[in-house]
Amino acid sequence: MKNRLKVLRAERDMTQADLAQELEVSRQTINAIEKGKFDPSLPLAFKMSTLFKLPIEEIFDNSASE
Amino acid sequence: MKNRLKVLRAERDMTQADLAQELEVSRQTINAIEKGKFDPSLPLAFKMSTLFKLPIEEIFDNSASE
DNA sequence: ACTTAATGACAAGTTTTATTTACTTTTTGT
DNA sequence: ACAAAAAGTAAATAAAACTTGTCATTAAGT
Repeated sequence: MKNRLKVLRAERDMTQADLAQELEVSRQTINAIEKGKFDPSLPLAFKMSTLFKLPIEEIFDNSASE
Repeated sequence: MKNRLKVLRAERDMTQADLAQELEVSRQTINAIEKGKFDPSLPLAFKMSTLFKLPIEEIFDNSASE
C-alpha cells in the first residue's frame, strides 16, 4: 500500500529514526512501511494519524489494493 | 478498539455472515472484530471503509487506544 | 576528499495477532 | 415447543507485523 510518510516527514523535517521513536517502533519498521514492504497494524496507523493530525485515508492510499 | 460495525450492519440489515462474505473473511472474524477481540488488518479496515462508504475513523474508535 | 548522518535493503528470527475451524449458546419465527 | 438462523466463544493455525543486526549506498556538511 502506498503512503505519504516520506513527504509528511519531510514537511516536519523528521528523520525515519525520529518518527520511529515517536511511534515507539524500530527505524527499520518505518523504512519498510515507507517503502511499502508491509502495512502498519491498525493501531499503529491510528498512532500515525494522531501524530500527523491527518486521517488515515490521507496518509495511506488503498487504491488498487496493492 | 471499539467500533460501530454492529450498528452499521443493522442499518443495512446485514448479518455477520453477510458482511463476512462481502469482505471475504470468515464470519467468526467479523464477530471477533465486532466484539473487540482484535483489530482488523489495515487492508481489511480499508475494505470496510469502502463497503460502508465511511472513513475508517468513523467505523473504528481509537480513543484511549484500547 | 573525508566524515558522519540518513536512508535503503535484506536475512533471519521472534512474537504478536489476525484469521480459521469447530462447537455451543442465544435469538427469532412459526 | 420446535427448528432454523444468528451470534458467541475456544482452541489452533496462519499470517504478518515488528525486531535485531548488518551492510551498502546516498546525501550533507566541513
